[in-house]
Amino acid sequence: MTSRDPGAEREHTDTVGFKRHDHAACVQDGMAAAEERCTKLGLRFTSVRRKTLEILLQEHRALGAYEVLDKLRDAGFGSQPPVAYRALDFLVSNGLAHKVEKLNAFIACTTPGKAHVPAFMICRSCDAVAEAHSAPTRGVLGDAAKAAGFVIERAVVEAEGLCPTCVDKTDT
Amino acid sequence: MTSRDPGAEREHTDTVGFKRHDHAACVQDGMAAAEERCTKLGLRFTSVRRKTLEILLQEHRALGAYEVLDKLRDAGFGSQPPVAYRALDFLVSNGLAHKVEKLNAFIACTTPGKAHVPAFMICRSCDAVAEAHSAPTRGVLGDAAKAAGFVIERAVVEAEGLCPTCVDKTDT
DNA sequence: CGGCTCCATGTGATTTTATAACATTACAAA
DNA sequence: TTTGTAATGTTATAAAATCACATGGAGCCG
Repeated sequence: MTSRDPGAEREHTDTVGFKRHDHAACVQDGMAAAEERCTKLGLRFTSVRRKTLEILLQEHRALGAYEVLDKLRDAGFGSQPPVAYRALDFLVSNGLAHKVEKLNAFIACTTPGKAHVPAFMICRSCDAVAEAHSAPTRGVLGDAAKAAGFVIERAVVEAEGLCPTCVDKTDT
Repeated sequence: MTSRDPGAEREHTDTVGFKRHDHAACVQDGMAAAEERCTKLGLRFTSVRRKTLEILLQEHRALGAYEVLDKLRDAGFGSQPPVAYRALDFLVSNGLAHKVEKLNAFIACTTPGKAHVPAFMICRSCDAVAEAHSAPTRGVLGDAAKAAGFVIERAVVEAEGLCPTCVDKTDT
């Protein structure tokens, strides 16, 4: 558990709604979950990988690979693209982060450990991204796939629009 | 109506299942629908745009912008990237084509005219892409968005897997 | 310990995808 | 015909991603 400091709260939002929350705890919990998962699976959670996840966890928005790379360089790691891409690939492959295709950018997974099909809600105004879960094998797409005889292995579900905060700003 | 020549059939597949079909008719019908739509909306369906759509309609798979550009150049149009990107933007903006984010590539719309959220089924083995329709405001994602207060404006739904033809090849 | 192997990291160069900026041309309305 | 706007063309550059190859470090085997 983390000591919750109200003064440290950010305006960031989380899947569990685009709500205010204790972001420091959010980062720490994310790192802890990742540690645990890597240990369990026998994965090497090296320092670049660790730092990369930490960078992603810092914000609830998707970061481009080069944005991540900049921060990695600042932290003393290599400065060439593969450094970032490899770490990101590791995180994505092992369910610790996702790629948001629409943005060509990456974001930490909010529920590592559980197999899931992430569904993102991307705010076009403030760039906040929240992760929900989808079930592409059900619903309209699932039916279409079944009818066509298509076997779904992976899926990308991304919605673009306005988060609650930005809707309010606009409506008013 | 087009004269249907059985001998001209290809192994291409269509949304309406990944099925064999009269592809020549498929292209012609697509062009005709586009003409009609542009006339109705007062859009300028110029020759680059026309040719670009024709190129996309040729295949039921997504083509990269540079692939399209090559074909445009061969057809006597400009050879610089903006030529292709602008024509593609026009088609996408006006519902005549879609961008497949997962592939950074473009594909002709199979149901222009109807407002819809396309849902793609991408075969990882033969690259065929079929378009179905989704309803992101319903189902799990819709519920999550509603609960979070997120307003969905656009959505990307893309499933990757194996088309019926490739499933058969594999199973056997 | 020494050596081996495997994977991770670092770096330079390159490829692929996409846009910026600006000149020129075609079109359509006044 | 003039005039404004939209479309096209070209050069240049930016942004995203990968290739190829050298180096380094952790774990294992003897």
